[in-house]
Amino acid sequence: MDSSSRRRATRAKLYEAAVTLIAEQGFSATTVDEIAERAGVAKGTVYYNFKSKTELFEELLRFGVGLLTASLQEAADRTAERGGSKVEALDAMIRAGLVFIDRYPAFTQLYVAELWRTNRAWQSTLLVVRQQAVAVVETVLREGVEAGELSEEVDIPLTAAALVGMVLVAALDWQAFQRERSLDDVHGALSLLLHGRVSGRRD
Amino acid sequence: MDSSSRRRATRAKLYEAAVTLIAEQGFSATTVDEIAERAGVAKGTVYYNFKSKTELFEELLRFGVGLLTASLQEAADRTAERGGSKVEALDAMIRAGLVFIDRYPAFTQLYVAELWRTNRAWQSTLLVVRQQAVAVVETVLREGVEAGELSEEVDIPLTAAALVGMVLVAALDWQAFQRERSLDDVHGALSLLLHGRVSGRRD
DNA sequence: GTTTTTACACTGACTGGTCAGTTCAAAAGC
DNA sequence: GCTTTTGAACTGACCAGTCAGTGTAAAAAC
Repeated sequence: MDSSSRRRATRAKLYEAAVTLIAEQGFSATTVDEIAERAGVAKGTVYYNFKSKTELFEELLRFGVGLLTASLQEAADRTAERGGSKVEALDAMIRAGLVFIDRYPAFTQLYVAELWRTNRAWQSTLLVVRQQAVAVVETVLREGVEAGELSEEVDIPLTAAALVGMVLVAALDWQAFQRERSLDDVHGALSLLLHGRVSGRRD
Repeated sequence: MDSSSRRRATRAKLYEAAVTLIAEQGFSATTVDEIAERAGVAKGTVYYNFKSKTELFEELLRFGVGLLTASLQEAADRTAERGGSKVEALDAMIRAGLVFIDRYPAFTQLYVAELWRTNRAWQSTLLVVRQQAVAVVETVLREGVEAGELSEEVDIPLTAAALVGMVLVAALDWQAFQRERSLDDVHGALSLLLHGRVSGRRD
């Protein structure tokens, strides 16, 4: 019990150190010595806890996307419980995405930087992990179409990808180049797009 | 005359080789030997033509974003000439973006992977280059709002970022995970979002 | 019109440094 | 007393950048 929680704490410190460094510099440019130093542990400890640098990274990916998926799912569920519409659920998920990125910007950076690479060791891990996240959005879209709340023209897989991308990129851009804006500003801009109130003059 | 065109050809071969390899593996994981080998030149030639690996990469970035910006601008201009609306111009730019990504998927991968990193040598190059591309979109949005064609609620910098992100991510996702779809499918899905015909039931 | 020079593009073996991963005896934690 | 961590030394592969030298085409010299 106790020794395992000690391990968990060490691993958490290593995740924390690795995520920041890899987000800034990329996987290959980040050395194991750096990770160990920032985590405040000995290099040997890294290899006692993980088979390799690559394995550490893969587990970090799984860990992070787990958090994101849970947070998106929770936003959707809370909306459903309240009896909210599917568009409201999507809106709530956009906000949950923004909150996540605001809290873990480094993880998001790293995820985006690696996702579309081909021929890398952790490619298959990423595929699984991406599918998990996108599936949550696709489900809500599908329910919306079935309920007649969304247009039947909606192409579910492509729209899900576009929505996720919109949030990801808008949020990263906000963090990197438009720091002065508030989360509400960003949410507002995305909400307007989602509700189709950018073009035309209605309501 | 002759020798300078020889140089240009060599540099083009190096860009071509570098863009693919760096898109697949990332900057640090790609070796200069690999780039030289794939370009079919000796390693020394790389250093004859570029000061360093980093400089080769920065010039590649400038070169690629130049192409993209020109292509977006041209789409906007052609729509204006035809007397099309600003929303039509945005739609045409979405398509131009998709065509670009379809033709140069590796460049897009690499751009997205590097854009939001901090503390890298080419950070300032990226900033300039990003600003060029986003500015084209912002201009059209601004004109649309001024013409009363777009809602005044539209937050121009954030919406521009969101639109660019939407196209970038949807296109990369298409290339990486939904290869069977056509460019028209992707354009259709994004167009629906732009025109706000996802939610609600109108026209 | 043949030889020599010049300028430029390119070559590839080599160097000096870096880094993932190993090893292990000793200490710390529980 | 078992598990976990430490720390420092070590290995061997790998890699950015260098440099003395080669190829060549066109200009200069004769």
